[in-house]
Amino acid sequence: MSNIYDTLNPEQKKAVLHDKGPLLILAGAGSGKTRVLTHRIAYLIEHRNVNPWNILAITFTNKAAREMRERVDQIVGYGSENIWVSTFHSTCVRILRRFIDRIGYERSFSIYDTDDQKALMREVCKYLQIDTKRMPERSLLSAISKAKDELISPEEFEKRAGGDYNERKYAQVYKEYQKRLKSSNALDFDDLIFKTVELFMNDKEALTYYQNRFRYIMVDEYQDTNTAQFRLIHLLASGVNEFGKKEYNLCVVGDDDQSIYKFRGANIHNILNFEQAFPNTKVIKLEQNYRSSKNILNAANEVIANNTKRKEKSLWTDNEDGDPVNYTLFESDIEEADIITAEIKRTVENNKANYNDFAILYRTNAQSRIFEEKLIQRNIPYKIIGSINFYARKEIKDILAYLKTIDNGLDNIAVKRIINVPRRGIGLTTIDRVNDYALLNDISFYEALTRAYQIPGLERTASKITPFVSMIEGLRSRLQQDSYNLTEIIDDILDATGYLKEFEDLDTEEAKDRIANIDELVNKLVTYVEDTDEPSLSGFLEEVALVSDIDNLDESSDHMVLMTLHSAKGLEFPYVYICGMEEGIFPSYMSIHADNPEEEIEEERRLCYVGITRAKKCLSLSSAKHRMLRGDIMYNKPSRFIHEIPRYLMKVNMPEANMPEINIPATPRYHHSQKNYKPFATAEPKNFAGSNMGSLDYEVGDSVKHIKFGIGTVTNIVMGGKDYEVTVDFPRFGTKKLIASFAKLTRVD
DNA sequence: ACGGCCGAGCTTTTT
DNA sequence: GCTCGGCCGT
Repeated sequence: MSNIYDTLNPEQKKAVLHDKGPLLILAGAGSGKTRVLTHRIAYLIEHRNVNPWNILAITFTNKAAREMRERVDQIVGYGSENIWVSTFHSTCVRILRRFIDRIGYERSFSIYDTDDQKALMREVCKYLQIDTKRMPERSLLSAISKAKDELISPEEFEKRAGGDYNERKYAQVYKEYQKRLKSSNALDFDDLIFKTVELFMNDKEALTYYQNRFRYIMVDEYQDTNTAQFRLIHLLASGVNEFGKKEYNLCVVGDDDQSIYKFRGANIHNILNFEQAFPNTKVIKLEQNYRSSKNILNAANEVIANNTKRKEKSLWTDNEDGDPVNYTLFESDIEEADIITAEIKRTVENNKANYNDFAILYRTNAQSRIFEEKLIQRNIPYKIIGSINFYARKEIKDILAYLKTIDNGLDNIAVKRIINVPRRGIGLTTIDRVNDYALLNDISFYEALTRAYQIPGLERTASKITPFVSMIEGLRSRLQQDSYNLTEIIDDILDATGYLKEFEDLDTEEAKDRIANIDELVNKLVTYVEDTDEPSLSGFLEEVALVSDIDNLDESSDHMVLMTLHSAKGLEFPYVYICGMEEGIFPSYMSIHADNPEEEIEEERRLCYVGITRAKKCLSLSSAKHRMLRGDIMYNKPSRFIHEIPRYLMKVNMPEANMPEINIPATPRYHHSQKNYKPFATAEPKNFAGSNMGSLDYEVGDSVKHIKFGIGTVTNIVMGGKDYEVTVDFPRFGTKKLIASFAKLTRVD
């Protein structure tokens, strides 16, 4: 009789059948770890009589959670809906929604995203008179985030600061920031973990409740956990069984070679020292890769072998050799984007693949722009993941701020965001006055608004505030009615505020985009209401706060995807292009020039390993001899990672379109400073007339049209530091020197 | 109060 | 190159 476990290889099987006690699965890329996790869950339920209710599976992204949920549902016969499959953050939110009142917050807390954090930090800095030139908000925020990742409280931070002036200032800011979060009844992302740990440390009852509930815990991507997350898991897994004994039924899956989130506080020691933290850990290595061709996997192995600090392992595969890894050195970033998109289009049109078989990966989001241009030109369907989160768009944030205001009047940042959106004639002076009054009387900003008439100095503007308050109250009371359909709330807000009207009157492309986005938000609300047992406004806001772009990756429609290497973790594609393989781009300038370059470069190399191992069938790497970055041209050497792949695994291609060579310095160097480096600003400016370098669609001798000067003749084109300087003779206005990107000249025939 | 303009800073990665 | 915040002028 065959069963589902027969399809597993011996190591996978060992992991699945492991009984009790801590289990560390070191799973190489593509070794079927999700399969092992889901089968293990099924095994526990079916053969060990574990109640599904007692199982918790934690992932990092909603997408991973959703996938695991689906697969668990497929193989677990009965009761799979009682298994908790969720991300760290949503797990914590669920716990906190139930128990956070025990540590002094209200259960209707808001979740602040990066934008909200920045807004709050600005207020804090203003209040504490911090010189944000010397201490930028973002470094304050990142220090606080780091502290929270390490479970360092404001008090502890202050203690550690000692006499150091800067550190004390940071401590003061951290304290005030936290105080204001609390009075807004809000948590930031890091708080979600931090406060859950705090809850468990302070409330035995809550801890015991969850320890009893989660008898079996699985953690995916364990190498990316930070100290707070480790602590959380440790607490949860330290429950005792019916004999009063700790079992540590904790199963973690990870790959130290794929640890790429150190900057976010991920602590590699969590995986490297797991066996010390949990005695009697059983360790199982999954080393057979089922995803990639031999050539691709070998390339990955060769690259990662250059790292020193890693658990020794060797991935192998039974798959075919496959094609060699492609490498192309392009002339420029433009050529790179142009030729790669052309190649993709050709492959699809020759019926060799679909668009959703392709991914373009890059180190930084900024690199997506040029690809996007070319994809539009070529009419290739695509989706860019992560450049701007849907929920970070202005119009969406505005609507969400209304929803938050209705849901949690304590959320000061939300109220302040929309108090004058759309314009109500309530300006900064008024807001400051209300704010002062709120602080003085220890009430929320919204509460202060309701007493507008009592606030000194607001005689005139109070009449503008009260309609706002009654509008919010009106929406609130409507929401409370039993017959109210939650899906209507956004429309009601739009009606009550006239928010849409502003855009409709504008009638520009941008306004249309924004309206479409708002429609999309309404769709998401409708979907939420339909898919949820007991839909609520807070429930919707929570879901919205915790999704990232990658979660919305839709595999059903035929488009290719573009994303950063980080976002690509956990995904796989038949065809993968990794672009911008250049020193200074990848590995990044920051890592090369860090205080501890060795360590930082190793992290970059792991990122490279992650990228390479996304590819199943065909991997193409590329670099450009020069590219535009922040308006400057940079010359970069091909990445060291290219040199780490042995020549016999690679096919080095020549770009098909041969652009004429232009003034490439003999030794390509990486140039960071924009100020000191002007590649073409020599004593004698080089004349590029006739060269096809760059993207001007006119050259010397052409007639061009200028918006103000009319039609004229181009007499010279010069490359300045950042831009083309074009000289044009206008019959009516004389000779003008114009900056190409600014003047927007168009060729006329 | 508000719109428009200018300069600074940014870009490494994100739940 | 872009975006955001601050400043200025109405």
